[in-house]
Amino acid sequence: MEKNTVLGSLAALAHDMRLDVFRLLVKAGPDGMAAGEIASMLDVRANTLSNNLTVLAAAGLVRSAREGRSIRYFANMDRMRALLGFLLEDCCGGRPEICQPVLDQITCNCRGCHA
Amino acid sequence: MEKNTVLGSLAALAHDMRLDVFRLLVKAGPDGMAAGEIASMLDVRANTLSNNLTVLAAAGLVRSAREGRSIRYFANMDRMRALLGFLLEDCCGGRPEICQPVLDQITCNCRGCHA
DNA sequence: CAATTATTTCCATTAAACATGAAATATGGA
DNA sequence: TCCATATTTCATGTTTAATGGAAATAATTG
Repeated sequence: MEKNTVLGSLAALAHDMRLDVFRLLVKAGPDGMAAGEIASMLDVRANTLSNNLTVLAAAGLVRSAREGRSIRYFANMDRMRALLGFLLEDCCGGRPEICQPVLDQITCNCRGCHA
Repeated sequence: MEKNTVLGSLAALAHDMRLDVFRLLVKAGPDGMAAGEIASMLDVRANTLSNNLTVLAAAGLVRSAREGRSIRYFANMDRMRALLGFLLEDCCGGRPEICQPVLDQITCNCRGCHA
């Protein structure tokens, strides 16, 4: 993953509303959510949300698809995975003795995951 | 990890020089690096670097310790681990079927790590 | 085609972040 | 104590990002 891509993803996520939006879309999973649904769920203005969705999309963290009158948004898990991979790579960065403890302690704590 | 803490960490890392600095400190490991070493290694001005080190420190991503005339900086791996944990948690967010593939594909690719 | 709903774009204003030069502080050595 | 080194702090000008109102675009329905 290129550094500028990483910077873009981090900057996109480093924002109160955008982090909420992204987390909501991750939770929504493959079904995604319409812009309007997101707006009412988070109780934010439509145009501000639209701007922030544009930022997230430009960063590659979400994608969109028109569905009738609505536009549905989806979290891009591949990008998320790549971002986490990059950050983890940094953690290790030539020093295996640092890497392993980090990986060992990171686990997924949702129901059903036993990583 | 609290949301504001996460936002602070993301914002701190979402900056060209700061990402470089943090990565350098991660690579340096427990030995850390003096501010001056960082500055000459990355070829940046001392005061700009100092400002950015302050930002990273405020975000909890690095810590510092005076050592004679120099001040030595260290990456805070606990914070990094917590950040990665939070982001991964988001990945899963109530949907185990999304979580596992993400974890499966994230590996440490430095020599010596077999996660 | 007019009306309605969903979302985006445009624009102006405000606020925040950034890099920089210059001055200040702290430490160690002559 | 005086000087050199290492780093930080301060003040400032500039750039960038965020917000929200109003208008525009797109799709559906009557």
